Amino acid sequence: MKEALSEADSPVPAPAEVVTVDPDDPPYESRPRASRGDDVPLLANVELARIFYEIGDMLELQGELPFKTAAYRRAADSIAHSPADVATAYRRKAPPALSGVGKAIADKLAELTDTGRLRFYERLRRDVPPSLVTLLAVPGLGPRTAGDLWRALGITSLDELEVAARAGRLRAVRGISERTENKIIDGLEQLRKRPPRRMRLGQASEILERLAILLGGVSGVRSVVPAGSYRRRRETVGDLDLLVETDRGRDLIEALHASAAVERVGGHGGRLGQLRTTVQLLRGPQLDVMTMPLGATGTYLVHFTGSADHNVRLRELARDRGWSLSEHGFTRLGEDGEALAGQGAERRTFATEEEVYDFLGLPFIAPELREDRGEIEAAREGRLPELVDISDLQGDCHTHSEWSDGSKPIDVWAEAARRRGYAYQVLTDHSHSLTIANGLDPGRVEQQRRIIGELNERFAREEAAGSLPDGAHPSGFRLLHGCEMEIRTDGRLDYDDALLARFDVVVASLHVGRRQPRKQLMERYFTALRSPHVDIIAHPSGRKIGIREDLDLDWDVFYRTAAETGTLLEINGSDERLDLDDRRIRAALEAGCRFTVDSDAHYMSEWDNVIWGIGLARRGWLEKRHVANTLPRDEFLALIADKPHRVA
DNA sequence: GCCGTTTTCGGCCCGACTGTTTTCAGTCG
Repeated sequence: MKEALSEADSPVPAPAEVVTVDPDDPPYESRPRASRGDDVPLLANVELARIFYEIGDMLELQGELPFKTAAYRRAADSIAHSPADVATAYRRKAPPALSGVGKAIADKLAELTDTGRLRFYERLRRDVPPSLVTLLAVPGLGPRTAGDLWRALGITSLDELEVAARAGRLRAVRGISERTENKIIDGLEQLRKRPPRRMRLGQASEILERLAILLGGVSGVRSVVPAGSYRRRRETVGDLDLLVETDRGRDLIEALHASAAVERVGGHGGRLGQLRTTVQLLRGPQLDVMTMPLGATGTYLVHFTGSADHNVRLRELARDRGWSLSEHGFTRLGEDGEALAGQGAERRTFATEEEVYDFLGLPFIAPELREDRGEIEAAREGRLPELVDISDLQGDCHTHSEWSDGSKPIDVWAEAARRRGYAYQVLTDHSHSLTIANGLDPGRVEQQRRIIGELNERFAREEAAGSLPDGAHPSGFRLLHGCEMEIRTDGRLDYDDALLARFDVVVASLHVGRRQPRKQLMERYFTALRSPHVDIIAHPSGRKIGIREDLDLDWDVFYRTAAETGTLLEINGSDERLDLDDRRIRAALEAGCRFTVDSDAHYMSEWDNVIWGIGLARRGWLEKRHVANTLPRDEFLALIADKPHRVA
C-alpha cells in the first residue's frame, strides 16, 4: 500500500509538530474537554490525513490485520481529498459524511479537533518507534519485513539498518538471505543517491512525447498512450507509464532497450501476449512500458491509468455483477466467488474504455476524475460534470510582454495570439511596485494603451476587409489591455482607482510580503476582492510546487468573499504553480466562485501552460460555464464590466 | 475498521514478480 502513501498530495509538518506533548502540561485525562476548545489550533485536512496514514503504517508494522490498516488509509484518503475543511466542520459539530470514516475514526477526528490530541495515536507512537516508518521508504522493504527486523534486531532507523546489513546481521532473521541483505544495501544506496523527486507536468510531457515518437516508429505499433498519473493530470508525476498497442511486443521491447535514451534495463516479463518492461531513462525518471493486444485495449487503459483507488471501486462493481476485473479483461466468477480459470472460463475484453465502463453500467469517466472522490457515485446517478475542454477556451487572461518581465514586443504577441485562434488575449504586465519585474508606472501604462489601441484598429480594418490570417478566430481578435497589479504589503493597491478604471481587465496578485500573518494577508486580499475594478485574483495561493509554500489564508472566507464580490479566481496553468489546486477549485466551486484558466506566459512556449490549467480545472470538476474565458469576447467583456457576476 | 436493494456479520481488489521455499508470502503497481 505504498501506492496510497505516495498519492498523498502535499507534504505536511512532521507529526511531532502536529501533536504537541508538553511535559509540564497536566495529563490529558485529568483535564475536562470543555476547558480546551477554541484555543486548540485547527489542523488542515492534509495534516489530519497524515496522522491517519501514519496510524495505518504503525498498525501494519505491529502486524495488525491488513483490512484494519487499509481502513485507516482509506479514511486518510477521504480526509485528504475532502473539499470541506474537516477540522472546522467537526468543531462546528457538523461532521461531513466521508466515505471510509465510521464511528471509530469519526470519534478520533472529534478528539483531535476538540483537544488537538489523539490518545490512541500517542499510545501507538510510544509502542512503535516513529522512525521505524522511515524504513518503508527502502525499495523492496515492506511493513512485514521492517516489523520483523525491528522485533528481532531492534532496528528502528535507516542508519541502524545500514550498519546491521553491512555487518551481515540481517540474515539471522528468518526469511532473509544474504541476497536479500545485499538488496537492502542496494536499496539504501538508491535512496541516498536519488531522493524521490516528482517531475513537473511539462517535464514529463517533453520526455513522453520523445518516447512516443520513438516507439510509434517501431513496426507493428498501432498506438502509444501515456497512462498513469500523467494522464490523470496529477500536479506532479513520479514514474512514467506508456501503453503501446501492438501485436509485435518483442520488437517493441527490443527497440526500447536498444535506445540511447535508456540508461539501465530494470526487468521485463509478461503473459497472455502482454509484455511489460521497466527501464531507467538516462538522466531521467523510471519508465514502465506495457503492451496491449490489438483491439482489446479498453481494460488495459483503465487499469494503467488508475488511480489505484478508482480501480478498486471498479473491481468491486465488477464483482457485484459476477465478474472479476483485471487489466486483461473481465472473467466470469464461479459459484464460490473465485474467478474461473482455464480454457472454459468466460472472458470479455473491449476495444475502448467507454465499453468497459458501459459493461459496468456506468457512463465514461474522464481520466482526470478517476481518484475515487465521488466520481463513481456521480456516474451512477447520472450527475457527472460535463467537463470544460481545452477547445472551449476563447482567450487567455494572463500574459506578459517585454514591457515588464516577458519576452516579446506587444505586436509580436498580438499577431501570434491571433494566429493561435484566440478571440482575445489580455496583456497583463506587472505594476510599478514590482520593480524586480520592471513593473509599469502610470506613464508607461498610457503608452501601452496607445499601442494596443492602434493594433486593434488595424485588426478591425483587416477583418472588415475580410483578410484574416491563417488560423484566426472567425469573430476576429482583440488584444485586451490589462495589468497584473501588485497588492502591496501595506494593503494598498498599486494603481489608483482612476487608472484602474481605464483597463479592460485588472488581474491582482501578491508577490511580496508573503510571510505576513494570516489576518494581514486576508486584509490585503479583501482590499482587492472588494475593489470594483479588480476582476481576477491570479495564482491565489502563491505557492510554487516543491519550492514555496502556500500563503496562510482563511480559505473558506476567501472563497466566500470572491463569490460575493463576483471576483474571478485564476487557475494558473504554469506547471510550477498550478494554483488554485484541484482540491481548492472544488471548494471554491461549492462556495459559488467562477474561474479563469490562464497561462501566465512570459515566453510564447509557455502559452501551452493552459493545457495543464485545463487539466487541473477538470480535476476540480469544472464545466465550461464555470470558466469565464470560455465566453465569446463580447460576453466576456460584459461579465468583466459588470461586477458582481456570480454563477447562476 | 467499514459497510450493506441479496447482509448488522462476514466479507472486504487484482496480477506479476521475486525470493525463499518445496507450495507460498511479501512487495509492488
